[in-house]
Amino acid sequence: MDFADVSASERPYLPPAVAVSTVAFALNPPSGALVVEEGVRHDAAGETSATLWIPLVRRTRAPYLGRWALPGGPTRWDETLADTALRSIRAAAQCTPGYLEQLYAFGGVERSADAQRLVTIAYWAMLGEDDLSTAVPGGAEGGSTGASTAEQAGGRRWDDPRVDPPRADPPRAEIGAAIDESGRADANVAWCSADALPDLAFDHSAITDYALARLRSKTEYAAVAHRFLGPVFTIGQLRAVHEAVLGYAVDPANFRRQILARGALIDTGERETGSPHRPARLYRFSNEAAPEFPDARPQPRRPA
Amino acid sequence: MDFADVSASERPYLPPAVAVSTVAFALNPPSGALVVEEGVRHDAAGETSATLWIPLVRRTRAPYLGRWALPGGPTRWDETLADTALRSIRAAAQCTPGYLEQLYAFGGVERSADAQRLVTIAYWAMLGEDDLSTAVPGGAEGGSTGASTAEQAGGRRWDDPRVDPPRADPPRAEIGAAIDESGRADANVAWCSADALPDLAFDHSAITDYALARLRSKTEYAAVAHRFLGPVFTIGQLRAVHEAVLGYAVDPANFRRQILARGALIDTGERETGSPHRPARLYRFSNEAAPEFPDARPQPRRPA
DNA sequence: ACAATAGTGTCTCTAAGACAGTATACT
DNA sequence: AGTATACTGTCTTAGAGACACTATTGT
Repeated sequence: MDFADVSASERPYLPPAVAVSTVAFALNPPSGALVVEEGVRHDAAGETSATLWIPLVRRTRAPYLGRWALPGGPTRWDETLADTALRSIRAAAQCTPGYLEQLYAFGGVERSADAQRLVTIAYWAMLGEDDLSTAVPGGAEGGSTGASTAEQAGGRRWDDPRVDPPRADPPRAEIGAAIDESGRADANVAWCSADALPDLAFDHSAITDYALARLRSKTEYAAVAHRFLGPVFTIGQLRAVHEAVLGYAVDPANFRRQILARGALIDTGERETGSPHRPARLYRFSNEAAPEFPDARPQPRRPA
Repeated sequence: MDFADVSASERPYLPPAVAVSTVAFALNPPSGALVVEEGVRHDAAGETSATLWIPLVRRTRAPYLGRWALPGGPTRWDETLADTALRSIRAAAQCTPGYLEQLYAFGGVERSADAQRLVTIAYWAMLGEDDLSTAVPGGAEGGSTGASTAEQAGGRRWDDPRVDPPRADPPRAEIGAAIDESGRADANVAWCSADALPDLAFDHSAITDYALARLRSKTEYAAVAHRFLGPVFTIGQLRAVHEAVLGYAVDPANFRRQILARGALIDTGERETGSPHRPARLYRFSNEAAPEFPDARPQPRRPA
């Protein structure tokens, strides 16, 4: 079932195609990755500035040929929407995100100009430092470009209400942004600071803005920031993540109290070592009581 | 382009179809409407209990033949997703909602069993008392079943980032829940209390739960409740809406202060008349400063 | 007069923010 | 000793909730 032989003038009358686009956030680009900043391209060096990074994919066909776009592509017949999002992230960033959430469905009739009507379901994701191969958090060492698409989705829960195991071999569709599955550091994949994105293809700039707003919003009222970190972390590290995401300084004392008052952090009893100051307690995150729906908000105080 | 002649065994391999389902909330069912409560069916009478009501459509084909389902159906080639939601609401409730917002995209692979893969974008909507024909707010008068699909979408903004004017006559697709466009009180349309819904077709019960959670959530942190009312209302009426939606009593004094502190209510200078007590001020709602994205939340106080 | 709701005043309590002060590691 | 961060204490302030009290209509 391929629409390639349908004449261009009939394409707008076809049933809409379904594609997924993903905004994947990381605290740092993986070491050795191609970095693009507002059109100027250079290799990753220095710059441990506290911004967020997003992997982009270069368009290899019209429309928007050569422009940067969000990773994504059409859903396969045997994939959930979340699975498609995961696959596109793995293809672009060579890792599996620690968090994935649906963002919005874009279905305007004019989104892809003359091409077939396209409905895009946007997702956003968080890539932990652990997930990104073996990147050194603060450094610029041109390390190994993490091999073997690590299948590390152990026991994680995606937001899609029902998730099915994949079935047999599917046929490939040909619509929308292509997903590169070759692995390996790809010249068509670049990492870009969320603060200085170039103009993206389609409406992907708007999607990215929306995703950034959602990430900031959830960082303020929900407990998601820890997913940028490993399984064990200090409150200071967590605070640094909040500051990077929110873009402003947070009082250490008040942050500590508020984050502990939520009751989601579990003291491991161990301490950080090797720091040039008083060692901090190490905490784990308690995954109990996940919200029923991905964008549910905490219950406000309600009068009796 | 019709998939009807594709054999059933090939259907799961087709590209997914795109449909829309809508959860439309109203404070009261329209007078004269068919009311269904947990399978027991009877005409609307008395019962001005403070619950929310939702229009449902009976399935007229397999799967789930005969079960109640959310209004909806496939998107036409020339419609935005929001337009499809509007059309399905107009067909089921014979009115245009005062608010419409995208809820979630459901795309699990097994949602429609053996049928073609179906991606459903769910919307939720608020139907104002004004919108529902000429229903009497508190009463059970079997009044006129409001005629003529009133086109009253004057100057309202929908959430879809880009909205286009519809084009020419589209062909009809044949997948998913049928939309009845005959108008008139339909035996296949029933109103049901959100508290006592029967088991719905597909995953529509879960969608409804999600929509209800979102409505309650937005009622608490955003200013949406006024859309259940007319253009002018008293704070007491607005409080009654909050109580109906949230399901618990709200202190009148504190509610007044909080709602006024938001700065979105404009005193018209006029007063309510005919009430057996001190007349209340009448307010309008200020539509300025609509959020950039439909589910944006108010900015919390941020330290300098 | 009475009932009923509109609207105001004010007390309490919680939580956020600001910031001073103490604790404990490494150099 | 000096520095840097961890952690604790506490003052101030804003806002939520509870609730008493006054205002103004119709019956």
